[in-house]
Amino acid sequence: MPAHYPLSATEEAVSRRLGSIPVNREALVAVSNLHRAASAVRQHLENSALRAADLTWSAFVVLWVVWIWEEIETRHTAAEAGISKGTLTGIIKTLESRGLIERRQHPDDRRLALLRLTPEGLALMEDLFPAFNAEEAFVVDSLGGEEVLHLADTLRRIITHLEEKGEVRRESLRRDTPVPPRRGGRRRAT
Amino acid sequence: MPAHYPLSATEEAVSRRLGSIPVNREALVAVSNLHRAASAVRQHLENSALRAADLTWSAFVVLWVVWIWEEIETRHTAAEAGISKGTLTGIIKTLESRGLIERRQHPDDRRLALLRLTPEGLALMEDLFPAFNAEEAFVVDSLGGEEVLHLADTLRRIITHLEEKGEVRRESLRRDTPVPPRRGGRRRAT
DNA sequence: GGAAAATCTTTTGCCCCCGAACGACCTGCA
DNA sequence: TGCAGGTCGTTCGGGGGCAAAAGATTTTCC
Repeated sequence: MPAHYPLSATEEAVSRRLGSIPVNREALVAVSNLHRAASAVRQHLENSALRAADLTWSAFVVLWVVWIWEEIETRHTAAEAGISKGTLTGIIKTLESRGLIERRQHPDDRRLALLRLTPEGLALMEDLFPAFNAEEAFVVDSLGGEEVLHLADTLRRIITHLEEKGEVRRESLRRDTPVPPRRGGRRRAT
Repeated sequence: MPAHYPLSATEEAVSRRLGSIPVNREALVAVSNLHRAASAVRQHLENSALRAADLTWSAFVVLWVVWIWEEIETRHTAAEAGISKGTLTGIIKTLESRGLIERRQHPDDRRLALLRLTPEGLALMEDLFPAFNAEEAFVVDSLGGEEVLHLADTLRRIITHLEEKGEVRRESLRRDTPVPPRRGGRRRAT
């Protein structure tokens, strides 16, 4: 999905509009490209390797995590997959109904739930993963080997930085200007 | 949202599971980090700068595009924002109801719709953008100036590569194994 | 031993996201 | 001039996404 306007025209429009406003342009472009790239990559993987199995990106990521760990608690699955627990509940429901994943209660702590792949799920992943990985390789095809490593490392530093300093930063911003909580969330029972 | 298991443990689990399967590990890590980074960045921006205005990421991106171009057709807005036209319809509805955006018919072609910011929308963006950009800067804080430029360039190459070669690639995969279309989409009327 | 606090999963409400179908509109060609 | 074929925005169905509330269970502390 190419953007409609050439990059040069966009640059020009941005300059016209932001003329008097000081901007960190490098950060702007980096963040913008980060999201464009992530969504283009996701789109490609969903429309190539994942299409044959009729899986969404998120469903695949969950299957991958459970596959790798053989048996894993749902809370850890959510953390590893990078989604909230509430979201995970829905995905599990779908994967369970398709017979790819199984849930059982933790023997010692009944609050916990454990996940593992069914034999069908296992067979699917063994078949699907190589195709998926081949598309991941295609995605970074235009980069040199060195550059792929460097990219991964740069991104990892961004992730770590936000994990370590993000909360403090947001906290201090909130001290300056108290802000309303994000909308949404369950309504209190009447 | 740090992952639960240390990276080293994950690496080990992956090795155990994929022992016999050949893997392009560099591509795997790069793609994985790309998505983790994009979602961490988005999360940070939504919970810092965008929180005060009660805007989601997508709503902000749409406002940004319309702001930059002053007046723009909806189809171009969707392309620039990187979302489908169906998604855009919903976001516009929200922004219109909040009085931030206006829609009018194209004078020469009644199929087209034109978007522009209301005075309130304009005031909001002039106020919000500097704060947003400051958080973009924070996000890449841990990188050197050179590295930010290099990151943007690397990501741009991935985007371009997928725009130019992605369709052909998916096409040729489909020739090998015909696949069902993605689920979802409106049902044909009875 | 029992109530309060902590911890987990699920539910709920609001939003985003895509793609196919649809109706309104425009255009080219017979 | 009239209609076939294309384009546009919207609608609709199926899913994902979060935060807060709720319900179930375990732990802590008197």
